[in-house]
Amino acid sequence: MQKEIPLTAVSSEKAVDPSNDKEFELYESKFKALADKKRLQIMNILTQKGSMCVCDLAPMMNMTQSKLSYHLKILWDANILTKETRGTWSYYDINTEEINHLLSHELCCIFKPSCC
Amino acid sequence: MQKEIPLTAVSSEKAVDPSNDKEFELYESKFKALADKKRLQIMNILTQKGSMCVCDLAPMMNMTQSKLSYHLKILWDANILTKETRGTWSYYDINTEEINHLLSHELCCIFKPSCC
DNA sequence: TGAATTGATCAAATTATCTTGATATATTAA
DNA sequence: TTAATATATCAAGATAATTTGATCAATTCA
Repeated sequence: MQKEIPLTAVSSEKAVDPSNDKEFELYESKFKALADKKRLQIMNILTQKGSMCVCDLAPMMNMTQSKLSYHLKILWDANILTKETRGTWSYYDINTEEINHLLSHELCCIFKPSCC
Repeated sequence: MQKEIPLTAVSSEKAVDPSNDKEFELYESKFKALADKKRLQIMNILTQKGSMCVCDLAPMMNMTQSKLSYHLKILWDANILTKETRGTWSYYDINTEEINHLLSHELCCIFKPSCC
């Protein structure tokens, strides 16, 4: 039974192509952002209602401000949401371009404005 | 600052539509399966090489059998991989239909056989 | 100006996921 | 039939993600 050994010690035949490594890391982070029911609900609301500030989204999500900001940051960091600050308000919205790049047309219908 | 309260106590205006709840849970589980670099690498190898047994995949992934089986099960549970048992071997492969349903055409090129 | 609101962030507690080594069952090969 | 191989699964420990309540800075409103 083989133990894990450093990539450098593995023949080039056997090793996973390291050129894709950064790409996989990128998609890992994006799918991690999508891998949460609450965050999918946030996306769905923004898809239907459009740009929204935290204080309006919080009661719709039935979430405390702190928790909601935590989840919004994860989606924003993954470039799945855009954010626009006006005064003391932060308006978040779906980043349609990113969604289109990631998800199938079918899923776009759930998470992308004016798709279907 | 609003505390979280049970959905039943929230007006229908404010509450998240519960009819989508099961759907979001489903996608959550699928994106969770995708949200791991090692699992994306597994998918990429299967995309390129086609159906493969655990004992052939293990050295390519530079992973112990136990760990690899753990990750394969997660992908299989999410219906992202198919599994065919022949004797004592288990052959895993990409479930192209599911991948197409989830991911954009661009991503299919990375994770879907003969796409681009 | 002073009080209230908005939203980001922090630390601690909780919960979920991943890794590891061991074991068990089934099958194949000698 | 015995030994070796293939794979799944388990329990324990290690890591990572989430929740909670508090605090802070920057507005906005009265």
